[in-house]
Amino acid sequence: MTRPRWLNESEQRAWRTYLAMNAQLTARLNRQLQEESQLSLADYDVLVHLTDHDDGCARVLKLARDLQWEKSRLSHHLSRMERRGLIARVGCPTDARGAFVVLTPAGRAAIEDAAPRHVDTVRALVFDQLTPELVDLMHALASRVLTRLQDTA
Amino acid sequence: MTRPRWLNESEQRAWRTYLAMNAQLTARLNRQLQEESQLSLADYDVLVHLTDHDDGCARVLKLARDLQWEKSRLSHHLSRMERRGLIARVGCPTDARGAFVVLTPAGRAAIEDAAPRHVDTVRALVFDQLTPELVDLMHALASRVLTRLQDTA
DNA sequence: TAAGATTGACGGTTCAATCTTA
DNA sequence: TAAGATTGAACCGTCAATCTTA
Repeated sequence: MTRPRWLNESEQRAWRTYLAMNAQLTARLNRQLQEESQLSLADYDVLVHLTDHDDGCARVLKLARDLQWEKSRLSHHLSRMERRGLIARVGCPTDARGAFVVLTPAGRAAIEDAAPRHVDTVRALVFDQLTPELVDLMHALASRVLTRLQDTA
Repeated sequence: MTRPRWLNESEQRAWRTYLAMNAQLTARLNRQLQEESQLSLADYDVLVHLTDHDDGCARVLKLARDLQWEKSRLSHHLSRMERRGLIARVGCPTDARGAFVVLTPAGRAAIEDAAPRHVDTVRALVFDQLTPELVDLMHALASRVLTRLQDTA
């Protein structure tokens, strides 16, 4: 057998800290959004992607690709958001198999209310702690790993 | 109303890249563990924490604190792992309210098989992409955010 | 009454199967 | 047959309620 190549001390330290930070940050952002705006991070992402299309309207499959979500996950999620009045589904006129997702007025109001609060939280927890140099390094780091993930997909 | 302070361009770039990297990395690590070792990341974490106690035995509440998990999450998860034969629960002799969680031989075998493969994947996806300087910066970054999270808990 | 732990209900996520139209 | 999308079953995570013993 080949001996596993374990992480060295710096690597272990970095990895453990990253995992802890990540778990806590995600939990906190979720909690804040839920309490202040009654949205989950998933809801938030869907709404943001819909406002990117300035008619607030997108094909389900395109939305799934943009979000990098499985289409069934998106479909289930849209059903719940539809039930809550945040989005609506309308048939596609040119291709009867397809469906459009549209932001409702309530959905638009929800994201417009939530976004500034959410940004404030991200700033307070993350960017206020970092120098401009560290911000660029954060990008460089994430970028390298992301490239590797995509190259080995 | 006060105008929201949006993120500047570098910050947005860093944040979006981090979010994408995080989502894809987590998904990939989960998939790899599941395929190669039939374990989820959550299973893996529980098993690792149990092997830390060298008798492979821990109180449920202590385990929950170490993992930073809600106790009900852990309880549910332990039930599922018990059903699969990875752990067992035994009563605590000195405090009849408490329960110990013990690693079964199968659980020990599972983590010993999974760990080297998992480390290899982490190394290939993350640390092989980073210089020693970037590894230290990763720690510094995560550390600052983590401190902030804990200070504002 | 509080501590240690489990339970049940409910929303979230994945996988495979399905339905409809191209 | 394949593309666009939904569905149902099974597992995961959270919250509030519960059970048992200290």
